[in-house]
Amino acid sequence: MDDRKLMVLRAIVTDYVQTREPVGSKALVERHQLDVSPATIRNDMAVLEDEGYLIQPHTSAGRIPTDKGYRLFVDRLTTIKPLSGAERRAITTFLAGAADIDDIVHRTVRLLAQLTQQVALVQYPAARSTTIRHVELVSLHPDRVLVILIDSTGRIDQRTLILPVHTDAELDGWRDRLNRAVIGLTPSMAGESLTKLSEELVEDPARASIIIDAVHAMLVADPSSAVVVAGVPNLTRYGAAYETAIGPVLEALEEQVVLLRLLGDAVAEHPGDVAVRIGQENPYVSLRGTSLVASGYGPSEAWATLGVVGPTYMDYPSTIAAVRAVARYVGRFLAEG
Amino acid sequence: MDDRKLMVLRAIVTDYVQTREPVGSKALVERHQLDVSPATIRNDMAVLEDEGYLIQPHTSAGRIPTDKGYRLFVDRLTTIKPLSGAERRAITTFLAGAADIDDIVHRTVRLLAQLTQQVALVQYPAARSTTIRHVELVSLHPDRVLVILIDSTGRIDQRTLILPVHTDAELDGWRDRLNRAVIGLTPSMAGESLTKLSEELVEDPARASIIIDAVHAMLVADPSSAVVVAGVPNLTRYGAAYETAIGPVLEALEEQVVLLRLLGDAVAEHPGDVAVRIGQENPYVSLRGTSLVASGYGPSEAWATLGVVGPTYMDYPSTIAAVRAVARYVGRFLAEG
DNA sequence: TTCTGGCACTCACATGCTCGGAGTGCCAAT
DNA sequence: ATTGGCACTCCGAGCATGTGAGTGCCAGAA
Repeated sequence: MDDRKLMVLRAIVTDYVQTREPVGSKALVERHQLDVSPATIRNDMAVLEDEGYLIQPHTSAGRIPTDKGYRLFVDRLTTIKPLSGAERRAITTFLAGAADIDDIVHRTVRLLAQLTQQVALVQYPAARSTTIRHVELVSLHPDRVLVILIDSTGRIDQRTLILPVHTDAELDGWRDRLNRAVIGLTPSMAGESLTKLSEELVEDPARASIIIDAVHAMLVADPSSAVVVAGVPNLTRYGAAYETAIGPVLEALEEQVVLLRLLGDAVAEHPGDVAVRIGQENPYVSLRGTSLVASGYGPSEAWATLGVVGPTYMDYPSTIAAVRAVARYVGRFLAEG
Repeated sequence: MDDRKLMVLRAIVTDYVQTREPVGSKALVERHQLDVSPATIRNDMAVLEDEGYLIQPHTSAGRIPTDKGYRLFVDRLTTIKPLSGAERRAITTFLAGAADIDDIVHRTVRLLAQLTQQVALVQYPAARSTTIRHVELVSLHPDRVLVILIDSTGRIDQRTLILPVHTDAELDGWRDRLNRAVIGLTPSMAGESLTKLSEELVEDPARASIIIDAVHAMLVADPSSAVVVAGVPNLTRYGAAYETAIGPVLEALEEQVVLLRLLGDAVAEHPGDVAVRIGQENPYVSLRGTSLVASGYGPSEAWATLGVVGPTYMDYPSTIAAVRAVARYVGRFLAEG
């Protein structure tokens, strides 16, 4: 791959991202310091098109990068654009006053949306290797009991169960019994401990199993790893052409499961760095035409993913820089915690 | 207001909602059983236009309803369309397996979006007149403590506070003290009780006030009344014309505060029934062109609002019916629950 | 070999035009 | 009060035209 051809591709990508119009040979030499004639560029562009990095929307039009072109651009041509001072400051001040994990996640997602001017996604940190801190039972109704589980990272899980005609005294008894059985244990150990507990209790085993099963289910359940979204209005910043394709993206954004897999898969391939999925590389057809820039963040015991979704013709250098910076900063923030 | 003119207005609204094209006199008499000639209808339409219920996009085009026209339609002409059997069944099955309040709210908002094919909003039930059930302190970190408040409706509120070098024993002591002070009290009474407690404690008052102030703040804080949104992709169902105006709506949907006021104001004016805000009636300029159909729901001690946002040319009879049905059903579900 | 200038060629797109048709307003007659 | 008739308006589809940006290719220069 010729050195100048790479220059040309880079120039085309940056110009196209800015103008969103096919870029021609003449405009290219004018806007960039390429010390050759348009004709030479034309030859290069023809080659790049043959190799699949560019396409022409129609004969006698300028070139547009293909997904493959963007991929090369991202892999080899990008000099990561450092954040501006204002942006750095925004990151630190934005998170400064965060109170709890909820607050951190919500602030982060809004921050990321604002920095990148795109749709931001932040997954809740999934607490691994936690221990159970407390079990609480609250009588909501003669027949309903709320079970609350608190772990050592401050995560709270809750579930309602149906327990006909219970008394406060009965709940008090269960609360003590459950707490003695699970406090300080990891979820899986707590599960075993509960199994043992249910075997010991012989009186009214049916009733006992209602409660124990519920707590057990909560222990083994996948910690609810929700994804928070912000910056959806930014989708309309990309002009009419993209707006007509907005529907599928909005649909994907409402599907938590899709988002989780999206982030998870992408980050899994690039552990420790920012992952980029461009257009067709994306496993979900409805996200053809969009790119994902994602990264893991957080300390190892509360690790999660975050990222940004936008059209393939996004400004990759800036976006990657922003995602990286936010991931690092939030990670440090969580670690200090 | 002439009886037939009302018929004409109704016919124009229903036709326009279906076709989204200006409706003319001839098409109108053909599609509806109006036993008069097009000329007569023309006269009526001219009058209706004079009175501000209709407008013509241009001189020789059919009429479309104005906001005022929709208003009259909604106020006087609507025979609420009863839900189909399938829809009734959807409502009951959708909510059947709901576990906790979180689950109920999320299922409700998705249900509403699906039934109305529009953007649905559901506010979390704000527990009024509750009593405090439990206060829990969890040490997250040598310097950080998580405070958790549980009330009698099962609502959970949490906040992190900074408490340098604390021990488990110290937290245990505080937990007992706090619980003795607030359990069973309403938030305002609990607040007073805490004030008294802080006066009694003389040893290390600075440290005491860190904890007590935090709990106090949580008690008086407006119960975090979040709004959950679903069905955003439905905004694209309304054709290209509406899609260009989608931006402002998306922005409003990201602003929790705006949504809360929107729902709250609308419902406040029509307590106990479905409220409709049409286009310009809406206080937020960015929601010009959209209508809101909202209703309160839930038992009095856990009352909240829900609703639907869509273009002014929505199908009001069906939407109103759906909102009403869902509000009633979820209300009953919460009351039983 | 690589680059360049020149040249013929190709489309998309804007402009200007016509024309049909849907829809109106008005009026005289019922 | 309603109706049929009629002249009028104006949108939008369809077509022809011209312009310009951009291309591919080739022969000659470096």
